Amino acid sequence: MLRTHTCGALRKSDVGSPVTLCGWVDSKRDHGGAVFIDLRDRYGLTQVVIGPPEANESLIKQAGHVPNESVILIRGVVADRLEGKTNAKLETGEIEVRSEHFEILSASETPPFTPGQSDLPGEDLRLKYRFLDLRRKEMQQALIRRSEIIKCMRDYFAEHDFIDVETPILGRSTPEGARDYLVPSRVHPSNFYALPQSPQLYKQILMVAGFDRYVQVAKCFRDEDLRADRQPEFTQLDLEMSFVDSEDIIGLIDGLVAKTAKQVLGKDISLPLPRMTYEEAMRRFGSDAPDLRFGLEIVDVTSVAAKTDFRVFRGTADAGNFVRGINVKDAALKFSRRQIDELTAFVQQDFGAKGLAWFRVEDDGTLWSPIAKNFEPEHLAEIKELMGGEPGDLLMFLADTWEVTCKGLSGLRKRLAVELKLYEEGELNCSWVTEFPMFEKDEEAGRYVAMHHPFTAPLEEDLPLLKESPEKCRAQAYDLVINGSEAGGGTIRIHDSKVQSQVFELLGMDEETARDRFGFLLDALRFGAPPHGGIALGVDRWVMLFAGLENIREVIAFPKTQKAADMMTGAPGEVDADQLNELHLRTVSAKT
RNA sequence: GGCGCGGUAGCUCAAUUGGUUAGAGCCCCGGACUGUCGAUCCGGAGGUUGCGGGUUCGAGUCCCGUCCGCGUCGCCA
Repeated sequence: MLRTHTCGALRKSDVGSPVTLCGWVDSKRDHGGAVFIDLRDRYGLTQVVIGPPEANESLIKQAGHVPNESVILIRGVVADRLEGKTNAKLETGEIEVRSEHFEILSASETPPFTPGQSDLPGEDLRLKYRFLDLRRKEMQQALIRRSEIIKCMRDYFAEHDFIDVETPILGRSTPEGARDYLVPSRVHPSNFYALPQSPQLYKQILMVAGFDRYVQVAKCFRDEDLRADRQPEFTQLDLEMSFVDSEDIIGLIDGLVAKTAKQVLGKDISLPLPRMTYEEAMRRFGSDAPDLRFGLEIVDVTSVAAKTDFRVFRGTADAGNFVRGINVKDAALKFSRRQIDELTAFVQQDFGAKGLAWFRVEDDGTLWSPIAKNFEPEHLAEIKELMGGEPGDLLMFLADTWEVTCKGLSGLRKRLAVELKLYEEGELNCSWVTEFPMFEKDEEAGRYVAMHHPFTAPLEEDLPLLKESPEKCRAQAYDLVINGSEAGGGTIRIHDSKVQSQVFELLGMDEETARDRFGFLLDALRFGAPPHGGIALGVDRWVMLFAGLENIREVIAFPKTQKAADMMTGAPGEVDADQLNELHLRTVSAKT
């Protein structure tokens, strides 16, 4: 090693020791007669003094001109800082290194930004110069935490007898689910591999093969539009077990959540984690990944709405739709008409709601609203009663289809919780949502599509519903939810080829198509398939949530932009005509 | 694809109703200074206001188009 210590290592007990340090020039303070350099590496910051008597004049002069972010090596002796000159902000703040030798290992040009600067540069710049951005303490901490979390997961599953098996990246496209990233084949003209959306089919095959407990940290790819918590290329902690039911998987992951929270954050989480069904989640929170850090529960007032003379409410109820609302406690005076108009526009534009009805609970307990005159006093009283309204509360309602009230009110909950700071920073609320429907209607295609994936087993008791009314059939599926974010999801799989064929049929896939696409799985299921199931955890999201961050890019070393581009490398980029020819591809003009 | 926010010096931002030569802090360059740790002081350099068009006597500011970044809806088995 060129160095004897890191920049975070030296303490008062080292005073007098000769040391050699390497690192980046974080900042320097040039006093002419002496120069102070803060030397940085990932372990910390150490103050180096280049001055007399150890250093001669030319060395001091040279030190004064070292550009920031240069990599330097210094040799010197650890010295106690003079009284009153210590720096409490630094771990190494009680000492400094008096340098007698100093050399520039690699000078830096003036960087577009420095890791220590207080104003964070724009994200495009951070992504373009990611190597500079990754020098920032926050980024280093996030990636270190990521490493810790993954290690924690690997240890946990190793302790539980899981076997790590790698599955292919070049696979076969399956039309279900997200859009695939495709890779053209050179040796098979007009044929394409697809990058895996998840190792789903392979891990099921591994169960049939008898591996019993499989785990993998798997890269997954989905070519869909991005969000703050979504990247086109992401990491799953993927696992599968044989001879298990939902309880086994949920219990296993409960243990992992508690262990990770303890090990990484020092937090105790009491087990078992709370659970609710999908039906309950939609009814009370309008979301299949409800944020349970705060209240704002949804209340259904359709029964009262049906009795009122207010046309919007009555008409909605008469049409078989719903009037549901939330009680924003103590918020009547916090929102101006203008702000409520803003919220109205929000639910209209983002969720297709027709409007937002609202009432203030007055000091005398009556409800006030521009629309209040359309209601009989006793109906207002009933609404207040149902909503648990107290003076000072603000009641907000959507009158619409079940779906729109769910989405709109869920959106309102999240937004209001942020604006009103309804939860503690650093809180980690983990829970399960279970009993998802097997299918949902695809309005465009006019058919059923699998809510999770087509290999999900129905609840035992719902098996008969598969024929009678598939939309009511519930699945043996479970999602792990952390702070309103889907942190993982899994299912018990179908291990009976007859049931599997039945599901394919329901999904509108004829036998031939099913054979063509999933023949290997159907075959496998006919040659002794153990009952099995598993789960995949979103590693990037875990890290983001455990680190209290709000953007997935902050926990990925080299993330992509919203348009799925890499600003540092320039990917995706054009390729040579030769390459295209070899792949039997021809590009079509981008603009039509 | 829709909606919204943003793009001005290397960086972070400012610039009144459209009005003179587009400013500040940091960074950078030169100089002074041995105790700083956001060093200080003096001096200096630095701009196609993302790009293209239009309106106007005059555009950073208004209009149209376009590119890029971010958020969000659709989408994400």
